[in-house]
Amino acid sequence: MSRQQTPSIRMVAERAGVSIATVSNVINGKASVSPDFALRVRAAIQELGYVTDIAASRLRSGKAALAAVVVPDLTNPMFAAFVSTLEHEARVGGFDLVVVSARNDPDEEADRLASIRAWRPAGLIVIPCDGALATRLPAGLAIPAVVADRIPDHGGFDLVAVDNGPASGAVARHLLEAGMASCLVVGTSLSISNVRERWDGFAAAAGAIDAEMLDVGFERRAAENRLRARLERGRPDALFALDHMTALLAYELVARMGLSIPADLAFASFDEMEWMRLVSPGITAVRQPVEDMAVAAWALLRGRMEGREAPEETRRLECAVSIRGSTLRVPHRRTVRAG
Amino acid sequence: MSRQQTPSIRMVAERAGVSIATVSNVINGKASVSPDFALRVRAAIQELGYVTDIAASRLRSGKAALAAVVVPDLTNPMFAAFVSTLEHEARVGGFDLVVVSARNDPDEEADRLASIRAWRPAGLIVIPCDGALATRLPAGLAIPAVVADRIPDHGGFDLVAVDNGPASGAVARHLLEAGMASCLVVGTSLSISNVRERWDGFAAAAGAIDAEMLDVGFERRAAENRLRARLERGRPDALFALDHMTALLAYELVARMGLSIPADLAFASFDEMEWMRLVSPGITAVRQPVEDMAVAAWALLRGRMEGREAPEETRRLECAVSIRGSTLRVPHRRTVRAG
DNA sequence: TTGTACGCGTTATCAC
DNA sequence: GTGATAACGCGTACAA
Repeated sequence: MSRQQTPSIRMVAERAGVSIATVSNVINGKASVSPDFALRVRAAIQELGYVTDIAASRLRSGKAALAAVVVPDLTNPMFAAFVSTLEHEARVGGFDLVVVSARNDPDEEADRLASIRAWRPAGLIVIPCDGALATRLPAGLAIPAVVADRIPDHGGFDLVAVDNGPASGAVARHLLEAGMASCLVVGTSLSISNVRERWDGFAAAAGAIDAEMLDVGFERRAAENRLRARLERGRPDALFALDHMTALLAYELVARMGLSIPADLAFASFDEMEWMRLVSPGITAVRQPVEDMAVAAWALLRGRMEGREAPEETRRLECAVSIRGSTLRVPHRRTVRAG
Repeated sequence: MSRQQTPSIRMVAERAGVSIATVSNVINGKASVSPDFALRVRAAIQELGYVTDIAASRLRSGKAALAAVVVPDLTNPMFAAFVSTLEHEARVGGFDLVVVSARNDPDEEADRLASIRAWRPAGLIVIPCDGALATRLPAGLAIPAVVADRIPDHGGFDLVAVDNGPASGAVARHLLEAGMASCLVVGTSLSISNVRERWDGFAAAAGAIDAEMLDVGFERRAAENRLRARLERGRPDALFALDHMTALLAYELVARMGLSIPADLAFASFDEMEWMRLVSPGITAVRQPVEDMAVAAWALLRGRMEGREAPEETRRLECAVSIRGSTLRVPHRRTVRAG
């Protein structure tokens, strides 16, 4: 194990027998360099395995080619997909991406947002933990920021989110068609913009359905108790879970209570997960265009980083509803567009 | 939106009426600074929202509180959990973590490994795409590296992985006890160390079970066709999927072929996913200690970064098998330790 | 094509 | 003991 140090531009210059300025020119294709010199420089770079130090480069040039993304939780498949796509988009555009997870903790989010600034990224994409993002964003943030998925209480950002209301409305109409007379809608908290929009959209389209909202909070055990108590008090025709946690929780609880889907209770979820097409019957769920959301977020950020000065923009992406056996009396499959 | 620039240490110094050296000393707690000056500096930092530029800091001090992690695919829940834990460990230790996904593409992995060097991290943690990692690692990598989960063909790294063989053996013994006479073992490719070890461990403990290995490759459609062809040729008592992709694939295929679990075919998976306890019957699966793996990987890397010179170390973590209805004639639950 | 000042923060050296 | 001055790490950019 040779304890060699990482090569610097000086070592490359020395080895190629040229000045460091020439090496820099070859790397960045700036000034015209004679083919002979260019070849020698490239050879030296190869032999030494030289890679430009991004930090030093940025320090002098002032240009960053770096963006950062903060998500509430990397272990949530939706956010993971978001980050994965975003990373790809960024790299295609020649950018590096710093990925950070807040682990569902607003305090940790605040900490991360602060420490990210130490990297001097050129732009920032955030999926906030909750609506109070503005409280946690460093005061005089001098870089462009795009907020995705969840709408913060206070504006001033470009936004990308899915079309929560109409998608929820489509679910309501489907349940209506399927002959459901009552539906219990379950979400963690109406303080989350997504949950609020989804409930509003559902209620607006519910028509003859007797719709009831139950927010169970973020603490798993308490949430389960609340939901169980509600279901023991009287069973609705259908249950509609508005987010990741409540969907998992409700599905498990329903099974443990010995209720059969859809015979005893129809079941739908806003957050579509992989297993929902694997279980039997499959679970009706809203399919969110996560990849599109990442692409749109990157496009918006990129525009800002290139100096676009237009007023803040909000982009809403259309969802589709995957209808499966969990909400059908006679099991069969089809798909409808939302909105 | 004021287009203010990010504050530098100079602005802080000016505002506090001291030299930049004093500001630096206050921040890093180096030389003794009078309480009065320290207070003024801290106030200025607050007011300006100053955050030290990590890059510039590292450039001068030569010390980088930065590590990087490369995983094959962030959308795989196991890798996402690995990264999430790792990030937490790193931050607790005062380190930043650069997270990078290779999106299951060895070329992309090579690209990422190269570009990561531009950040001059102090350490590297890799879950490689395949065994040929060494081919893709920059030649004279001057920083400590830890490889996790998958064992590369060529050594020279600290390693952390789960105890694949014994865990697979435990599954074999369980199937034996459950009265299975034959088992089809399905994996993507024996070129992956995990798959190899798991198959070997299974075969070694299979005893009276007629065990057969089928590697179906990484291309989804072709894999499905191969597995279907094999199952149509004759049905084993049990099917054991050795990795994430084949578990999903096999479970779906079995359902589409109209086979019922466990009546027609018992089903087990090495990769335990969330939905495996949600479906009915639950799926018997090996539970891998992902979080422990991340913690161990960080501990090893940290040691190296602090200068530990001991020979390369391999750490194997014990798994547990969650036994569920998918492998039982009479459904009931229990858990056994592997190894 | 090259010399060199420069960007930022650290640290060794120096003055009070 | 306290604080300032200035050299320095790396790569870039402009003048020479």
